[in-house]
Amino acid sequence: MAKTTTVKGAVARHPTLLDIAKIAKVAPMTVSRVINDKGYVSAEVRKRVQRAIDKLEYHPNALARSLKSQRTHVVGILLPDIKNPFSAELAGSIQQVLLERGYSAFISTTEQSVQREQAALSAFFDHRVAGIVVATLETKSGDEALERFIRRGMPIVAVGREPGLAVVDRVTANHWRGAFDAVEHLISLGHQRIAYIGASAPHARRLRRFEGFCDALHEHGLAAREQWIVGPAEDSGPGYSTLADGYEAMQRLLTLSTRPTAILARNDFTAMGAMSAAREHGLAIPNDVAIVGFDNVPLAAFTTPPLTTVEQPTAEQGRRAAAMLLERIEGEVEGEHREVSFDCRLIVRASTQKAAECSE
Amino acid sequence: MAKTTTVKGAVARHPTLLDIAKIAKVAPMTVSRVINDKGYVSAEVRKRVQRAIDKLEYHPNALARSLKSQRTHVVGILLPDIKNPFSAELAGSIQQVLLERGYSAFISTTEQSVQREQAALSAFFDHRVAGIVVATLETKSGDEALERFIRRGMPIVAVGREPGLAVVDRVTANHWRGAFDAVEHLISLGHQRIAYIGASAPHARRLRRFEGFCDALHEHGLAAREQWIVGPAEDSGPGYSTLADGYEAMQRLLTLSTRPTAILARNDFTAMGAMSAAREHGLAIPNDVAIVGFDNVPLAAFTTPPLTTVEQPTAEQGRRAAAMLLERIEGEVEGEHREVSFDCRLIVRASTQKAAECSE
DNA sequence: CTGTTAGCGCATTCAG
DNA sequence: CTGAATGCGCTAACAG
Repeated sequence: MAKTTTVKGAVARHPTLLDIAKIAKVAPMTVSRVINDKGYVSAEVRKRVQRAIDKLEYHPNALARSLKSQRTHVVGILLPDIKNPFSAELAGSIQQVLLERGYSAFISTTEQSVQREQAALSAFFDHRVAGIVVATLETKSGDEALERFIRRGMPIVAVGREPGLAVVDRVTANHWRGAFDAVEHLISLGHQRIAYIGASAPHARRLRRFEGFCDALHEHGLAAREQWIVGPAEDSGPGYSTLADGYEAMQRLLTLSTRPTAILARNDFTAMGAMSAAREHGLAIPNDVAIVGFDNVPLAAFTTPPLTTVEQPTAEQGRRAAAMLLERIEGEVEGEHREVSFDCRLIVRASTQKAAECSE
Repeated sequence: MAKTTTVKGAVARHPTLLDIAKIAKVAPMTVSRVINDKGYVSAEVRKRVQRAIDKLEYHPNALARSLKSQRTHVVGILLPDIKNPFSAELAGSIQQVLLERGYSAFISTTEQSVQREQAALSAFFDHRVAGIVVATLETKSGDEALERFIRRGMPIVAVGREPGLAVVDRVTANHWRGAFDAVEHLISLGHQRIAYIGASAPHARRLRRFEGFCDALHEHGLAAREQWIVGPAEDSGPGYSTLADGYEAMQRLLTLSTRPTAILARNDFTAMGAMSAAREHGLAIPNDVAIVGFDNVPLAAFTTPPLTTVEQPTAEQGRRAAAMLLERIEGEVEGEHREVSFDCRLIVRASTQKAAECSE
């Protein structure tokens, strides 16, 4: 058990700069110069070093590098739920930009658990990520943690968040307007009894799209009946709403004596769940009940009938967020924190248009 | 610009063990003991140290720790495409297990690009991840990179991969059997002309589920017509097949003089795309054409008609893979590499059963 | 053009 | 029970 570094022959762990230096018979510093292509190194020596690097399949240790340089090339991405296709697309687009710029991503999801949120942020912190993209809903403890980061000067970009406490760059889409337009669309089709599904009132109030729903109704002299705002059970937390949630919500609506004639769903999956429930009850879409989704997931164009929905530019938000974060990290931008808001767009499909022929 | 560490008052960067030690008037080592709860520290001193830690919001630097200990608590996850719901669920389930055991995840996707694959694996390597879960399809360069890792003793678990070169633990589901059962189901319903959509022949051959399809046909004396195996354009790489792919594939099938009466789709999304195309052409499902998907994504139960599909236990595969990886990492298991195969299960829904009433 | 020195933040020796 | 020394792998700042 010699204490010396492994001699050739042994199945060494990771070779280090020093190993290379020895083989190439140069100083470690010179190897470093070759690797980083910094400073002058004679072609001769460079070649020798390169050969040693190739031979040992040497990869510089990013940990040591970061420890020395006091900066990492790792960005933390905090998402509510990776199974949510919105999150997935966001993550994908963020990563794409990061990768192009030589960064890697630490991805964590909170799954609606405060513990997980804390654990994730802690891990980001411990690993000294260069910056963070947060796309989760605000929570008290989460905001506190983020503020600690901010105090340490860590760049943060929030996606789809309210302008809360944290003084950070923000990227959003105008969900309020999107929902507003969707409701006006329904009203213009003659609907008066419009429901919102996907979030029960307490949680819904935190969603801009829900506000847009309420405001549009109000503007047209309609009321948002408590009965017609239905979401998952109160205690299930502020999660992404799913197919099953939409299905159940619709079922509940169908038991009411006064049923709504149109539905704005929190997202496309909720909408699809609702469509499924409606159909089971023998209702025709859009003739008996019109349904509007939110997000325009790829699938929305392929449902039966195709789903009217509010499109938000997900990938664009991700790309923009990543770009803004990198600007901060690399010090290209300083000072006042910026806000970027993208427009949503109503995409009208057959789930709301009263078709000429009696479909379904 | 004093060279000394920042005095109190300044908005310091990250405090270190030494900062804590100074404030608590102890040696750095003692602080380390408190943090790791290792060795004896008097309650008195412990309290003093803890106060300093809280005051400075000290978080140990994971980089320095790893450099010293020569091990990280980070696992690399390599996925084909995060937008693919199978990948997303896999990632989610893997992360869940990792988190419970105090590990974090470096997630990267290859997006069918060899460059991205290399970059991702390189990043894993550079950051000295403790282990890797790979769920991508085999590629030459990818396998080479993985072999380098293996030579360095890095634990790797492959999910859904062929028993290729790499000597690693493997977790799979029996796609062959799943597809086989699906085809037999169709045959038992009287179908003779069965198509496969979602991968063109060259790529399809790498998919076990495609083999199951062929073998089942063969076993029943049916032929796999070249015309009836249709996927995205040849040059689009071995990607996850999408809604649009399924839609186009179905359209192509519908132009044939002899149309298939049943379809096995590569996955549920391909199947949904196909359903959409069939419906546009005025075909009824399942009466004019029966469709079977693969994966049993949540949505499959909510399509019109609900989709018959082959379920694979995605989350279980992820959890198992994570558990196996951690066993290797923590040295609980050594030696021979293991294989775990989960069963797939055919879930029969209305997209194949000839319904009694004339639905649609 | 190349080598030497020193230290990033932490934890494993080994002494008190 | 606590402290001092040492080095993980790398690179900035200086020599030569």
